[in-house]
Amino acid sequence: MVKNNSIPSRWKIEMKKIAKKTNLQVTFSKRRSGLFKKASELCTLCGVDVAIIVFSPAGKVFSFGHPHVESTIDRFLTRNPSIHNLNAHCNVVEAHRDANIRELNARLAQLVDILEVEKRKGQALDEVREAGRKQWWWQATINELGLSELQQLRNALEELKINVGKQADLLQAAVETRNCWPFLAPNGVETSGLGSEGNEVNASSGITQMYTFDPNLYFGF
Amino acid sequence: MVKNNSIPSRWKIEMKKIAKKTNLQVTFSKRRSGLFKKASELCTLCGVDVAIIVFSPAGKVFSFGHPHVESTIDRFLTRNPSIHNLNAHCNVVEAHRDANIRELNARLAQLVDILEVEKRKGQALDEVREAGRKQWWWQATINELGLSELQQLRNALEELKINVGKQADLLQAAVETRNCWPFLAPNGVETSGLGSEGNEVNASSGITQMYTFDPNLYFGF
DNA sequence: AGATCTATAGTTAGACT
DNA sequence: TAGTCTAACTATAGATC
Repeated sequence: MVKNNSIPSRWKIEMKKIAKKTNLQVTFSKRRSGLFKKASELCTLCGVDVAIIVFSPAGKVFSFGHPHVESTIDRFLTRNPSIHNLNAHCNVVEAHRDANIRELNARLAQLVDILEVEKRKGQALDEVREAGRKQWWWQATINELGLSELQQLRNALEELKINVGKQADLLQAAVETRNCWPFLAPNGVETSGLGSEGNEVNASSGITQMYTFDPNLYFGF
Repeated sequence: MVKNNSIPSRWKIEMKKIAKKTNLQVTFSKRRSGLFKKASELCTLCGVDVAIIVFSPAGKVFSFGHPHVESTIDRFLTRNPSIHNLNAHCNVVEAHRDANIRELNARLAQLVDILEVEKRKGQALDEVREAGRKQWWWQATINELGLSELQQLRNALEELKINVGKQADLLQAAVETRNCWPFLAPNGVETSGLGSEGNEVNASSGITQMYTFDPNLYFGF
């Protein structure tokens, strides 16, 4: 891909008030959320109380607080960390609620993190599924592969063929052994078919899914 | 340069409270100044008013404000006039807190929903990956399979063996064709190696991942 | 108005000083 | 306690949809 080298610092912006209204609005929104995220991380990592108040260019107020904005401001204004009047007036119930908020905030942060991981997994899986759906899609990509990649792919499939043969033989042996005592598990406990007969399985389609893999996933192309 | 791959993310830290006191103190100090810097940039770029209050782990207070902490807090409190009245104070705080809780709960519910979907995708992928990691795990499960399942598995693998052989032959043909014009793609455009030489690929391990699949995924056991 | 993408700029954990 | 360094991670401007 060719970059426009005539503009070396396209992404660097001057540290002065943004002139263009729309850009300012977008930047404000992005940076405000970035600021709140940083604050939330500071709370989580260091277990401290934080309050942030931001007025938008339009005068709208945004705030962030842990455990909440008011109590932190109050603590700041009274300069009395240990006895702040909030707890003096509102008692056990309030404490419970504070705990709830802390818990919710923590859970939320945790969830966001997990979600990120899961989403990445999900994307990869989507690729696998896509590969399975378009059965022969990857075949079409062969023409786009370089020689060395093709050779690697061929070698890999050859090896797969051999190994799969071994596995099939092993299974053959297992099946034959089992044939003598069809309903007796190795541990000697009698077992039934467990309703597996009703479970229709199309083996071919299952297998098809297996080898119509996406080369990108398995060969790092 | 050789990196220590056994520690893939030396610089990544878990998003939870830092256990080691000294590390926590250093991180708090660094991140606090980072937070204030971000806030100052937001003020400069967008010309907005901001106030930040942070209590250190030791209870010491740090603050940032533009134009001043007090004035911004005052502007915030003025929007909630009754906050200076102690009796009303709790009500306002409670109202805010209730709103916060509602918002958090809503966000949480939403996240849980999304997470469920993503997790389902992720789990399936995990199983595939797990199957790849524990190379022969599924072999151990053979002993626990019923006769009919074993037969289905055997048939499936036999079919796979045949089909893979066909694929390998197809690839052989493709490679041979390419051998005549190693650097000429079918569309007639000349192509280079595109740096694929530097891309070390262990084909066997990739393939191993393919056929050490989890029977549960492909045969519905 | 908001989401996504890409490439660059900026932040930071841990090791040292 | 605070500054420096480096490699890695994160934020984000601008474009696009």
